[in-house]
Amino acid sequence: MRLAQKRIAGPVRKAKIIQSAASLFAKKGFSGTKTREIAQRAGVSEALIFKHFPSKEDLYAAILAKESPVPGLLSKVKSLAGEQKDVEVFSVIARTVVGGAPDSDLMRLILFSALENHEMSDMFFHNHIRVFYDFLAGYIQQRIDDGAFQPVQPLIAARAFMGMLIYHRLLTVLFQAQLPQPAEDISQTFVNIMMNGLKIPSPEGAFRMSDQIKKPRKRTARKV
Amino acid sequence: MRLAQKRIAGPVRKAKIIQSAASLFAKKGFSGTKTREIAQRAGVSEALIFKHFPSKEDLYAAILAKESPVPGLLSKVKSLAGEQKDVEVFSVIARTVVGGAPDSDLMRLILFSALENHEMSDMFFHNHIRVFYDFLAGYIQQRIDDGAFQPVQPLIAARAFMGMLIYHRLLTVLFQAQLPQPAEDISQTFVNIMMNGLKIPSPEGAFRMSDQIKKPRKRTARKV
DNA sequence: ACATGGTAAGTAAATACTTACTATAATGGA
DNA sequence: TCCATTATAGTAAGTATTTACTTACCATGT
Repeated sequence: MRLAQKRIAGPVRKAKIIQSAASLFAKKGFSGTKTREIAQRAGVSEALIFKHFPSKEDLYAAILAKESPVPGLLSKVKSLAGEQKDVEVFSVIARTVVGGAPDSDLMRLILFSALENHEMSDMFFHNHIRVFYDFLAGYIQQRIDDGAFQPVQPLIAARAFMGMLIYHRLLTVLFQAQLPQPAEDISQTFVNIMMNGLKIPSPEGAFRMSDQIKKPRKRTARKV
Repeated sequence: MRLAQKRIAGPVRKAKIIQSAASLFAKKGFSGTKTREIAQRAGVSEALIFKHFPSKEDLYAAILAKESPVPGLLSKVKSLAGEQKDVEVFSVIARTVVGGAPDSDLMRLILFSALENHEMSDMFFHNHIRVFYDFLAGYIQQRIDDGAFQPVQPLIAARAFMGMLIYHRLLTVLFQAQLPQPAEDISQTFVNIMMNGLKIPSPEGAFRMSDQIKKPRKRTARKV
């Protein structure tokens, strides 16, 4: 029974196979995806897959190796960073992630490749997520030096912020745990907490919990 | 060649099979784990697995169904919550997660089961992580009502905090991305940021970014 | 003697990949 | 312009191995 509707140029067909395979690898992982399924999804015979790729493993590697450029976003964030617009810097990153980038399939591929211990998973993760992470740590360090941020470890702070965003995406992608609020409200709440924290400052103004946390000795009751 | 060294009581052998299977399912996922490997890890024949479990799928379900009680931790947190010790409430949760609970295998099982779309993955996730999440949201709401916390959406704030912690664990479990600081410092930095934010407050004291974020209209330069 | 724990050997189906062939489009000479 | 040849796209049928699971029997404890 005829599978491919019409003969297509080799590179076009290869791209279609890659697209079909990526979708299935994202959904089921490497081990859970069968080459018969990839062929069916691509609308070709199984044998044709092996005309284009030496093995299933090579097809998978080709997918992870694909560049997925940050679409001009890092340069925009860097521009805002140059102007020290703290809220905007964090907001642009928050809107991007909470708004759905990387997309669901890419999120799932990153996770599956890491869990399945694929040798390229570190590189894959770096290309898509850690690029913001590293930039943020540098920016936070600069703002601490400027006296605008309290003196925390920049890498920990960057991880805290990316953690809010990525965890939110994980809950929606893996557990369909959407929140009823619009994405804009959610991202702004994350930025607000990151900038200001939950606590309403006491009238002493600049009193900071970091001093209290660092010195866990007993304190006498304080009169206010 | 003899596999089992000695005949063992059925329930003990069953527990050994479960333990071996859990370890492999955490490492390789359901599809990536073969029943021959489980048998080898457990030191028995493949046939014996099917004396205890009707199918591989049933063995997997038995693993996900296992209760893993939060070891008295939630009650401790609730006690602190009763005394409105904000920093301690968040700190105990932070130390627990940053310090390594749930453990690596459990983290990986939660993720694999979600990615592989197992029907019990929601329940599994709830038993191990969402229990703190729901409690936190309630506590944050209460503290907002008390006037101690700024008025944010409690579920978003709870997700923000759990996100810091869980993301940190993900990076260490999946990418071996340990930070050089001790776990105690890391968890305290997370709590500090959650309570106080990054920004050093301006001299106006109670001026809050949440007002600024909500109204993104242009502002004239302000003299200070 | 019986109950229970355990396995070697096997089955049927699934799986990644190969082979030998067919179908179709492009090319170049007449 | 036509047609034979060549290049390339594509598949049916197959192979060797893997996989989850079964069967018929053996070994051991009560």
